[in-house]
Amino acid sequence: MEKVTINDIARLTGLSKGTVDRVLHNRGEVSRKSYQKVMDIIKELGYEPNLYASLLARGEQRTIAILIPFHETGTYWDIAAKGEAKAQNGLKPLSIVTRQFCYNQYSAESFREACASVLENNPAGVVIAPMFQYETQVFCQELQSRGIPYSFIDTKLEAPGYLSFYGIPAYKSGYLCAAMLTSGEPIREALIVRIMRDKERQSDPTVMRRAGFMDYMLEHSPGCTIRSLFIDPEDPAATDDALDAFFKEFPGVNHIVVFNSRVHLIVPYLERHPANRRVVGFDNLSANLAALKRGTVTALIAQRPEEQVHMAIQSLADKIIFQRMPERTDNYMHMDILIRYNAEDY
Amino acid sequence: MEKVTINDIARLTGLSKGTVDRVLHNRGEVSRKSYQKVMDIIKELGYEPNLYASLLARGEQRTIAILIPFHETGTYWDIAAKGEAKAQNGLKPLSIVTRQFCYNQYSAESFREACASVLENNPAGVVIAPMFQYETQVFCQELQSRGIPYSFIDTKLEAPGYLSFYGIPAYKSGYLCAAMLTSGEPIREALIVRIMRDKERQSDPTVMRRAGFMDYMLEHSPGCTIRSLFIDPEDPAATDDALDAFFKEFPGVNHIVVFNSRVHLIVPYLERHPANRRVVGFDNLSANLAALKRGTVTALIAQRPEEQVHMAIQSLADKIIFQRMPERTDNYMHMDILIRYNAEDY
DNA sequence: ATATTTTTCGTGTTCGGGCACGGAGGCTCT
DNA sequence: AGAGCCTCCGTGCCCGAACACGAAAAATAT
Repeated sequence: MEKVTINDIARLTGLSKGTVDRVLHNRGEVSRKSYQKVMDIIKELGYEPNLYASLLARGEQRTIAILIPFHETGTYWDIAAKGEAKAQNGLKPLSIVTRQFCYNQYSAESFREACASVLENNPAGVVIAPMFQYETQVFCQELQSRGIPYSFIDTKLEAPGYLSFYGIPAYKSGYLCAAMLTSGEPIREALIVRIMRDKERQSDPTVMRRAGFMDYMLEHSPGCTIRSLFIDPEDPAATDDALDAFFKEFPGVNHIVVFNSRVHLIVPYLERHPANRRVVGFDNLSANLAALKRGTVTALIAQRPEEQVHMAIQSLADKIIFQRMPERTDNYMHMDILIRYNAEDY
Repeated sequence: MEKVTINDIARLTGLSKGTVDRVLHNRGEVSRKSYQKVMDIIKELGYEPNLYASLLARGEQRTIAILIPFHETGTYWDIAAKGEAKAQNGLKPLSIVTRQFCYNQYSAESFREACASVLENNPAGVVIAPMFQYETQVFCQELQSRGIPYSFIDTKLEAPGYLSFYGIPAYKSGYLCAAMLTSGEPIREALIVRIMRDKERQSDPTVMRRAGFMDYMLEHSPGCTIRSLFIDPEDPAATDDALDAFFKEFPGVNHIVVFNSRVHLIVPYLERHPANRRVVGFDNLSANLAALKRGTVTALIAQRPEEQVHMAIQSLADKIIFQRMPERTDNYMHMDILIRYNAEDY
């Protein structure tokens, strides 16, 4: 039960702790014979270095970079950023620090700059919320070659050797969304409102959600006519016009779904034109929660972005501290269903 | 940006690090004047002790005791116990160890023994899932007087100076449960199945849930007749008989609710007598989840017992490491709604 | 004023490992 | 053989805090 130290090993091998240390860190300058002797004893005694002593002696603090889109308060990525604070707490005593690097989610150029900035800071690990497939892969190559571990949140990308992924399964979330919208009964018409700036570059999760949604409807509500409407999030006036035009043409539609976090943008219109609707959206932005509590929004499918960030950071920290072997894990997280009666303590 | 160490403080105060150390640990033998001088400088420089150095020098490991009911695999407390493992991970590098002490949830005597056993081990903190009001209070008195911090999970008790509480709001969970059972529409009849060994000693959360349930029904479904049925969890044969008798007498009842985690015990009967029912229960036991996926159970209200344990442990660990001032917090956690489409990744 | 106690403080060692430095021994080359 | 060079290894200090021990300073007693 006694802890075995580097000195014990030195004594037992008849070498000095300097030599043992060189062996432990593969720092060379050790004869084949001594190397073997040390390795044997280490294995025999099951030596494990004392983390505290090691970190104390080393002394520097490592930083984990968080690469996410710019975010104003109350938006999705703002919530995600709160996970950083949570993680900070537990990490500070381990001299691990986190730092955000934000990019414009509509500009690949800005993403590239953020990546460069991350590299300059020589981080010990990186958490990435990827929006640009190609650029992200290039970046990951670089991280890989520098031996910097990294994890994805939100969206998973094919990249060589990421450490972990935390997010919800996009396809299934669309499926679930449909189940909540219809509450099990077949419906006749539904409207998908797509609130996004760039029709061409829809985010991966949004597309997958729609696919899941469609499949549920095909299976459980086959006769349903599904329409869709594009809305520019930057232009509130146009929003009203678009909705107005739509409901003039199709007054019978009272099932509405939005596949990203921006359902709150159509809430003012809906409240100005009350009706008995079912409205389902995503994510627990405070604006969405408020609409949920007022009853304008029927249900929200929420992920826990703070948790995702927190866990991703944690997994990197583990890797950094313990230098455990890389062990890729995909952690699909739970999809929360929020209705007005369980939204309060969220 | 430089790290300030105990030596810096010693130098700046003109005292020695020994004295500074005495101040830091309130170990006395320091003159009023020196004490002040040190405290001032500490505040001014924002000194934070180096955890590594501290732990290295100290060397021993502290243990946090977890006091929960005995649990077979797949039961509620078994899930809770998994939170311990999660917490362990982050705590190991801090030389904090956790250890379970289990008691028979139907025997106050067994609880008392478990408490004694906890005390013998002289823990640095205790997480308590309280089932016996009086005995728990006695125990907490003792912990208090020994200066051992403790936290509650699941059920909150009035006790002097607990550090934190993690659980879901029981009343609201009953309210939510009713909303899920009725899916918003008024209903005519409902059945509460009470699966418990001892009618006299119903657990606090169960009673509160029923109250919340009743209030929802009064408000949203006032004409509803609510019946109830007692079932002994230890006697499967009697379960069938009881349900048989009930449905013979009241064949029209197709809304069923169970306020504890044991809805799975009536699932076999329900599946042998299929009907178009809505069934709502609590907690994500694997048996419950399976019934949910098969469609026998409509919805589950789940808490996250692992998280509760995890967080409670974490809060104690923070207290132990940083010796922060006691700061009581009640953390009501989110109530998860599970239906068949979001149960998979749970 | 001297002796004795108490209060207050400084010194020095320890924890386990990282790492710089330099020394001993063997090798090759003139 | 002496100079110059690797290869391999040991010594010793450092990281920042905990704590034992004993000494100086202050307070009290004789």
